[in-house]
Amino acid sequence: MSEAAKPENERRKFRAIKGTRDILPPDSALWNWFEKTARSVMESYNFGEIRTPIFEETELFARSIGGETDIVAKEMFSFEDRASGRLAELKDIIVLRTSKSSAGLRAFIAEAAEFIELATESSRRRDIPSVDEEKIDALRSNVAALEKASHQQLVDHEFVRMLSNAIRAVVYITALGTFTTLRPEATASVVRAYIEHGMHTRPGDQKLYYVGPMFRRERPQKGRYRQFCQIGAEVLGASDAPAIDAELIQMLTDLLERCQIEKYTLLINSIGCPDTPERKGCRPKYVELLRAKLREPEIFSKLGADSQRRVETNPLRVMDSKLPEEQGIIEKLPKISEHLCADCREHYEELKKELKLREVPFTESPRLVRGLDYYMRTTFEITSPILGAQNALCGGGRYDGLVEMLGGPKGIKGIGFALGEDRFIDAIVEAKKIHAARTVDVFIAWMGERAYPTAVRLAHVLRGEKHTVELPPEEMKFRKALERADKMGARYVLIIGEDEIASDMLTIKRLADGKQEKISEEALVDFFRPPVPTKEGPGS
RNA sequence: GUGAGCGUAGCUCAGCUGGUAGAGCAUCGGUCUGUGGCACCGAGGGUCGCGGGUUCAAAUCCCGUCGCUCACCCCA
Repeated sequence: MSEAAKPENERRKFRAIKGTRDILPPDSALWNWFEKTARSVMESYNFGEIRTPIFEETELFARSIGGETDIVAKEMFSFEDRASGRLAELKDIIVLRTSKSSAGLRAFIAEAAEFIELATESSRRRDIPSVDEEKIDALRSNVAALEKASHQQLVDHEFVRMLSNAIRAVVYITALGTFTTLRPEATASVVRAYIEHGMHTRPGDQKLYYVGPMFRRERPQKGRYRQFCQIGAEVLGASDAPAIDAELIQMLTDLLERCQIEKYTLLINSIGCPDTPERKGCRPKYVELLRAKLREPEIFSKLGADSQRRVETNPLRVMDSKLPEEQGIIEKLPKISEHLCADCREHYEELKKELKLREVPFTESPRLVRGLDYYMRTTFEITSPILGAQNALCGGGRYDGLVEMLGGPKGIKGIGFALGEDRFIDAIVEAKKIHAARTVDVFIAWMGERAYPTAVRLAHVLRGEKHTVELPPEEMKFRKALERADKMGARYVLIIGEDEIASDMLTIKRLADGKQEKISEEALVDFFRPPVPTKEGPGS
């Protein structure tokens, strides 16, 4: 078959889906270094890793993050995790069937009837989420209309097409399984797992960290992807001591230091508490105060369209508007720090003391509010000036009510942060202090059939010593082998040719300065001990 | 969802007062069958994002569309 005759789909070029990307070597080495470093810092604070699924019931995120937030309302990757079996099979058949013949139409009617019957029954048995009665009734009457249709009507394509489409449409949107979502963040999953496994019965506060991909259907831009990697940590337990908050933040500044990122700002704020039986509810009171202020005509009229909308939907967010012309107005708005209840104010003051005790420099920002519903009291964010518009390296805060809200035990408090790994990597690259790269320790240049078995054997020996060894799969000319070793950035070349086999001595050449020496096979392992210095460490 | 900028080889780009493609780097081979980084020579690699229009003729002009990037929204 000639190239031109190939069907279109065979020549189609696939590419990574919008907002996703491939991390290739050598860049991936920096990611690995960073993850290793983050793990090491968090483990030094006695956090343990938790691994949760990357998809959960949609309801979990809707409840925790807040149904009104953009994340839940329009940015989640959700799908119906449908039941298998006859019902699901029918759904596919009905939705996809194109029936022109009368036999096809009769089959379609029979399938639709069976679908109605099975769906109603399964719904009653609670095998599937309850099916909407109205939908089923609509289906039933449409199917009945088709069944009762006169011969005249059945040859009327328009009539049949309309009814069939109506049936297909209803079947298509009928949920037969659980609505499932690719996680847009991990706190909800961690809290779910904490509750599910009764972790509150474990001794002390649970200090957990996670590393992994998150998914949000946003428009991609610098530092923002649809699949992005977050590293985060949560502390769950009975205590809400400000020292917990401070230590969590200190852990982050430790990590920044290890990554040699010097240009950053730590912003902190308290956003008060919600109105619950145990709490004073200083936030809702403040929100109303703020809203009232923003509604004043002389202020409202100066706000942009987005901020005007926020006055009703989420007045707090007016505070972090980026519009230059609104900055003057925002400066004069009442600050939440001046309207905290006594408990929240004390908690906030203690947090600041604890940070000072740890010598963590911070900036208070009355304008720092959080986007997710579950936050209360402490909020913080670390921004970097080198990242562009998406300048938040990490952010977090306290969420004392979340465990209970998701059905867990009463009185469990929580605080956590998440950092955007993609952005951290950008910041590390920008800071230019750390360069991680993979290197080849030993390149084995073998020449001739007689040398090959020795090369294979020694490659295995050296790999057993944890060295990175490149063994060419095919014989290469000597010059070529050296050139290849050089381009790979190999540190040493182990030369095994006719001369070496004849004399029973190996040749080792150091590429940096070209020095080489003869060595016996027995001495080879010792030559490379202690192990060649770290392959993926910070360089300078 | 909104707006702006940009799509030519694996990468960076030239060619754009219309005449059906070029450079550098990279890759592979050779000069060079036991000594790399250099040099020289050569090769492969592109339906100029895709579709339509104008024209004798379109990478070039016009329209549409898709993609990428950045910003807004929102958020890590």
